[in-house]
Amino acid sequence: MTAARRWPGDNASATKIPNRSDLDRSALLGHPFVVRLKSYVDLTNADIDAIARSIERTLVVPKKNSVVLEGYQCATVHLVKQGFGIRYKVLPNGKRQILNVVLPGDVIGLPGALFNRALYTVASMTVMTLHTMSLDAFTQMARATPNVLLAMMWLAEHDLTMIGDHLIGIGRLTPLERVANFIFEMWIRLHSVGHAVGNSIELPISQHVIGDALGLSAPHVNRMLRRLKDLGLIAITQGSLFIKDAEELQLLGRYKSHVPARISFSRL
Amino acid sequence: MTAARRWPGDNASATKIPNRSDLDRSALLGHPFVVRLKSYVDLTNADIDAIARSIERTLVVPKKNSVVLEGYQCATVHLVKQGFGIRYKVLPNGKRQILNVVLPGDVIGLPGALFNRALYTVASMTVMTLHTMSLDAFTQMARATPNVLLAMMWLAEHDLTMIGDHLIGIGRLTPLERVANFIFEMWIRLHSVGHAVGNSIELPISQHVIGDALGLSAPHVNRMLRRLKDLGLIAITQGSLFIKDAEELQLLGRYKSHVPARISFSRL
DNA sequence: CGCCGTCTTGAGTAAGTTCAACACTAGTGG
DNA sequence: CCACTAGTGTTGAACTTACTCAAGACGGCG
Repeated sequence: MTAARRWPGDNASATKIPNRSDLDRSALLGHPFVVRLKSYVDLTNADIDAIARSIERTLVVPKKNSVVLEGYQCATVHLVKQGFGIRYKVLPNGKRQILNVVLPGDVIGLPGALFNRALYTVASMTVMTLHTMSLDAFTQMARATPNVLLAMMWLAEHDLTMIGDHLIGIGRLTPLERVANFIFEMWIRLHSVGHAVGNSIELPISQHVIGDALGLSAPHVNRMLRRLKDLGLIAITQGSLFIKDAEELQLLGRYKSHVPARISFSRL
Repeated sequence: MTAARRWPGDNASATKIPNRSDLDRSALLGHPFVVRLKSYVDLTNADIDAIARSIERTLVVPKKNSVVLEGYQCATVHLVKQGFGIRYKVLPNGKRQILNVVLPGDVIGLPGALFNRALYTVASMTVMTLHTMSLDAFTQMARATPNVLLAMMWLAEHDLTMIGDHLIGIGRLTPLERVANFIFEMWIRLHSVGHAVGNSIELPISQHVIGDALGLSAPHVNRMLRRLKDLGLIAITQGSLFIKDAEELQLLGRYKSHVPARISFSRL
């Protein structure tokens, strides 16, 4: 971890490409964000329309660019349509900790919108397609459609559990277990939004980044990956990762999936 | 960390003392939970009445008892009125990771209510006074008073940032910094709900517990505490902790407070 | 072709764990 | 009232582990 190094995303000269958005309900139906919300609560067509109306524009962020910068004003909420990102923070001593990997269906900028400046930096790892919504539009939608607000709160709680599990991993798992856990989680999450085929996933993420996510040094991540390969659990070819023994990998990584409970106002 | 050890809170034979609750608005005004929500959004009297109506009973939990058990059904939301608790998880290898310390004003059981079983165990460290609300009552209140729902989402995001900071600490801070950070955070949080006098706080928490929170061994926590004492930053006498040099402690612990932004529907 | 980012490997070192033993305190039951 | 127990705080020594630093290989891209 070299302190002088410039992190990916530090080049704030991101050229963002704003478009007038012209989304209708049908365009949103396959959106990973809507898919995810629908897995939490039952959304009506009116709810989805409300989301569509609140979206102001579509943003395409080049790879290795920052989406939101820690400490800067942030009154925009971004819904991730495509691409990989990371949410991280750089400490005074130059070390970086990645809080979580941002995948399609995630929301960027919500905590930053509620506090009045962003708490963490979010940077793209690949090209990302985002749909943006101003904080005002978000709040307005929240008032009009409590269903969506409830789903958003659900989503916040889900994020909480993911960060909680991440915390547990860093605090009390061995490096080998952490790496196994990380790979398995990526696999599950990519599957849940339809971005994984079978046992194979694409991980456009350097070992250095994995290290910063898991609190390990890059060389050590390398050694642990090699160990997983030697154990016959995974195979790596050309940037894509193949899971050879999912069951054993899950066991080793102590991965436990959380079963969502569907709640809705209509139940009352 | 001995695997065979029984954690505080494992004695599930908690004798809980149910009372018919009879709370009105005035009784809630000084409640740390309401104080906290009001720091996020403007609550009307009607909002507070709605909270009061939703509370079903008052629960007094003896010290070192479990409030919710991981894996068990959990359709109740608890608002902490008094006392200390911890939210943790025990791993298959017998190690324990504490996610956060539960203080007055916190909510217990929300993620557990949204997933259909509790994800983590919450145990009391001291005697705790809780106000309980069924999940149904909570959802009903949420629909009727979007103001409160918005505040609850705010609270969820706030928890998210606290766990995020905890994650950063464990991942990338040195043990000494972690302990300094922990003490400072406790001080700030206790102050914010009026449970700290000046630079002195009561920490009814063993070093073993601190270790499980910070991912350290108990002996090492001890060494780090001694180091902080030797540095003249803190003093410990009889279970209460005195902060001698807050500024230096904050700096060492890399503690950064988050300034809340007040948002409300009425702004629209 | 040369460059840069990433992957890979090795050796030395600093760091924190583990294990074990003892002091001290408070609570408990005889 | 006292002995006993359990939990906690404290310290030391040996050991393991992962980091740091450094150097080289590989591969894509200008």
